[in-house]
Amino acid sequence: MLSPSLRIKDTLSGGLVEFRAPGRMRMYVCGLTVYDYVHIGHARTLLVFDVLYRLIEAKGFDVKYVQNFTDVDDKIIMRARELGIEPSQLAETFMEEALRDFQLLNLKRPTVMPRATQHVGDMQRIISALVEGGYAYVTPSGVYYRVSRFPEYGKLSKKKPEQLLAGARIEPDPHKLDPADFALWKIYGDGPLWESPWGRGRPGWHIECSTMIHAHLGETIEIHGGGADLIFPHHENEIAQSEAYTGKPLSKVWMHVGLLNMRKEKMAKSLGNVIRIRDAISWWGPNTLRLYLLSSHYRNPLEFSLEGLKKAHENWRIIESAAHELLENPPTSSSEVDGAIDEFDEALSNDLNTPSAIAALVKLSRFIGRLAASHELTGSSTGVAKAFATMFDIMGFKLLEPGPEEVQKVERLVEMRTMLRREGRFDEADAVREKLRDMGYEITDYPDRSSWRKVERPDWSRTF
RNA sequence: GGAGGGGUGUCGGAGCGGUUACGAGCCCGGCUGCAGACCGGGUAUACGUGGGUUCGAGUCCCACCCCCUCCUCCA
Repeated sequence: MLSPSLRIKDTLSGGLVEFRAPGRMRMYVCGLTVYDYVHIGHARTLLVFDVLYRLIEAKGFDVKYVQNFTDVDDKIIMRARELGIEPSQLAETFMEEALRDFQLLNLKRPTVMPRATQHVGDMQRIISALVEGGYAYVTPSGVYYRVSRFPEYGKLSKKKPEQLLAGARIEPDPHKLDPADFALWKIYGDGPLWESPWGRGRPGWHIECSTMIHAHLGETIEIHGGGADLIFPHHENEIAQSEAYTGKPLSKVWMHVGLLNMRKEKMAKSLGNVIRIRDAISWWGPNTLRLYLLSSHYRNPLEFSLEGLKKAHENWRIIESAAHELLENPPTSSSEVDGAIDEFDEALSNDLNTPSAIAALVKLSRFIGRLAASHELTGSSTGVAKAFATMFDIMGFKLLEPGPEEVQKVERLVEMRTMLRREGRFDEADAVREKLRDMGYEITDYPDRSSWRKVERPDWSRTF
């Protein structure tokens, strides 16, 4: 049904790289540092890779998707200190909160979600090797990567080594031989500490990803991704470490998701312009939020707007309605049609063009709506239903499900309304309908019956 | 200052050498007890600015203007 290939744009080379199934697809995405709630800027990146994950699996690749948690870090330690709790406890708490949000977003669970603290030994082995190879040096304050030893340093972010110190924001550690060198291991007196050949301390940030990729996926992976703000220094440093260590390219493709802006600035906790995922979902609904964040191409910056969210919701209603129609009146004819899915597949296979893919899904949804309106859906092709289901699933949508205790209540109200209508007591019937709507249920009247559906009902009263 | 990504109709947002993107909005109509949802029809003379290449350019080339991100916290 889907074509076996796809092309992805690579930040490093600037060109498109083609992959063809069957084949291995090892994908690593830099995940979260768990010291606070996850916001919708993070959600954008995670959703992009979620769709990619679903797509390549549907295309028949042998996929292994690794997404890490950074659970030891200065921010975690500082935050924990403020709260008077153990850093590990803080990390644990926010990791659980993040996983809850991921579920609300209907993110398909990655194959492995390793944590930095589970790999400190592995990190030390790589650091030792880098020191032995002359790529790193030991000082009283820690172990540093010698950037000048890696001639290709700067190839990802297109930076020349000599301009790297120009904008340095912090005072370089006096033990560094070059301000551009970065820490692999830092020696500390307190906080969470690990023994090491170079003294008690903690790993640097970048080494964890190099290590976890090596441990879970191998020397060269197919896709490495993250937010655009990770290109430098994080991914640049990962390349330096990993490629010095293995002598092989770290990834065939580097994928970077454009940042979500809020009031012309990127959404960031330090700027105080964040919206938490769980708040966004409770206000606007998981599918509307997902559709909105995927309605612009992943590489473009996205300026948050309520207007855009409303448009996304209009499109979601069309899709949602088609999904319900298919559930209520499944097609039975066995003839096959596959026009829409080709358009969808073509869009996603061309550097994950989700806006075009959504357009294809909306178009198919309207087609289904048209069949339903003329009572021709049941007799139509099962191919239509199959194509719709495939597209719906790859986009990661999920219809809202009523709680089991709600079903009875809703059905009772629907029945009550039907009786009132039959008796011509329309004002009272309308009041019941209004009540159901407030509960998140929508009624569709047919000549012979009324059906009900749980639908997303965004709350637009919030302004930003 | 350096690097990267953008500027498309009323709005969101694709397209990147030659066909309607797709939605929303607005107008008319259908369905309906009425709404909602859904459906049909109509409505958009758009491509940051100035040059150039071409039979033909949002789509390629050259300048310029504006916006965002990154330049060691960052998805």
